[in-house]
Amino acid sequence: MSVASSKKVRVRFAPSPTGYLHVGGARSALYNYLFAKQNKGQFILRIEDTDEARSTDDSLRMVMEDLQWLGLQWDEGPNPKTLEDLGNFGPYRQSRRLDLYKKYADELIATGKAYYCFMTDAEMDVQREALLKEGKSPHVESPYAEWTVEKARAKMSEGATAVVRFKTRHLRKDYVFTDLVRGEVKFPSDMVSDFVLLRSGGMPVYNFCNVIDDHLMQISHVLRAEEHLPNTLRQMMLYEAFGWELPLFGHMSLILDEDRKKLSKRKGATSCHEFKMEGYLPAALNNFMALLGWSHPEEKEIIPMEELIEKFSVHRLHPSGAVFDAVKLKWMNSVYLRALSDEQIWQELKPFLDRAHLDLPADSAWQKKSVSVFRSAMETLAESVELYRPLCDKSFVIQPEGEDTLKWEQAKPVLQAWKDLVEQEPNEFMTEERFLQIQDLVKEKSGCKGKFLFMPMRVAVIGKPHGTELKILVPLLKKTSLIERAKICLQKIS
RNA sequence: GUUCCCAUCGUCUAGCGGCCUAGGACACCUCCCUUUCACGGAGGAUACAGGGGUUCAAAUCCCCUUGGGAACGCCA
Repeated sequence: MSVASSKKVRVRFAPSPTGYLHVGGARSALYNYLFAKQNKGQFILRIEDTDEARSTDDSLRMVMEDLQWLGLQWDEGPNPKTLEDLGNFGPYRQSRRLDLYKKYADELIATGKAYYCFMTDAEMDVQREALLKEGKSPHVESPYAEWTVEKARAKMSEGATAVVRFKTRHLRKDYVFTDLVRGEVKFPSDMVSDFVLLRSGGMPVYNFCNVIDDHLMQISHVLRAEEHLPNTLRQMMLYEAFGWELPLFGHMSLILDEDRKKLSKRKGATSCHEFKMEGYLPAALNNFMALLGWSHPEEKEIIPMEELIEKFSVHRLHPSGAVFDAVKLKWMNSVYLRALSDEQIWQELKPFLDRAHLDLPADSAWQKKSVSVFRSAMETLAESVELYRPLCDKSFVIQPEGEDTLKWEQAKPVLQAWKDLVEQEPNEFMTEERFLQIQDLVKEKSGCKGKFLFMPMRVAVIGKPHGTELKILVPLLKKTSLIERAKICLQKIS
């Protein structure tokens, strides 16, 4: 099977804007983007917004924002700011191409390849159930298929509403095409019945717009998810009816949830936006998605974007569904995170810390130092919030388990010794070594050791007896903060 | 129900007839490092769905069974 097309490479990602970008869609976009870049072709963003009930401009902006966050910039499509068309094959929003679809539908009606159908939902339901009972496919068999256009128009002039259906009953043969990832696929024509082209309101339907747009936009390769495989038959029928050349199709595997069902919005994080908010790096998400159904020729796992573009190949697309393993994504994110410098990590972290209203020192030396001690403890940016929270004075509160610890008779001498020693410190911050020395001094002065030493001290610093090591936390806290916290605890005791 | 697609460790996968007593990655287990954890390092356990063929030789090709998924819409 050959990927080579006589046409120059033009691929598209065609989402319907109904919310944030889903990871399934994001992966489709990624693969199309990689393929376009590798072949010096065009990556087109086309908006399939013919479902008026669900499509909104807000959603469109969200999808574009997610795409841009991932770095998958399109060569043609709506301008992300103004929504105006960018490119010579527009409009790129199907809702702006309605006249075009109408024109082609009229052409099919005129040549007898499509017809007006007046069936009601109730009539179709009856038919469907009857067929299902007989063990047949629940196909519509419209009695209006052989009506003349004149007769139909007359009925419409009396106020009847009609959909336009494509006539399939004469097409008795197998439709065969070579899928880029699955090889030869054969569909019997009776797999579908007369399908709708134009809804009663005149709005076109997916399978119809898709064919017209892919043809008019000179799309060379259609790389889309496997759920569209059965649609290919309808589309082939349409290409045939118009006498147009077929693009090359490649249907990639579905992304599944842990129950091996198509990943749906109902379960866990499935949109790019959610991953962004949870603190995943776009590079990590891209890398991870690329590996869901595709593999590097040398089995590499950590693959930067440039290499993805260079090594991507439809031949290495895996045909079976892939379960979305959030744990592995997290690991991959940690790899990308740890590859960053302390400064870079701080920059990434800052929005998360700000959003959690943690006010931390603005001093860059402190920031770098804090990242250097926490960097190996987090896998996502959002996890940094709980790591940094104990460092923020405002969030210091004595937890219930901390209060229990303060009731111990050893608590008072430990805290008193700790506060006195810290007060004698000359510097704003103490080093880890100095802290360890002071800890020994506290032990000496209070006569307490083991958990009776460590736990009260920890409460004096973070408000609870368990948590991050003190030798890491204390050097990041100002002397004044340490004293203030110790005082709060001491007050609690007396 | 019908049609189509799919089938290697728990998960993502390598494998395109001999290099496979099946390799890598995540997760898991053990040990080392670390006076906790994490990071890091060294090991370990775990898979060709089943049955028939074809072949000197099958995880790889063919058929059947089973299992899973998707589609069958005036959603895309």
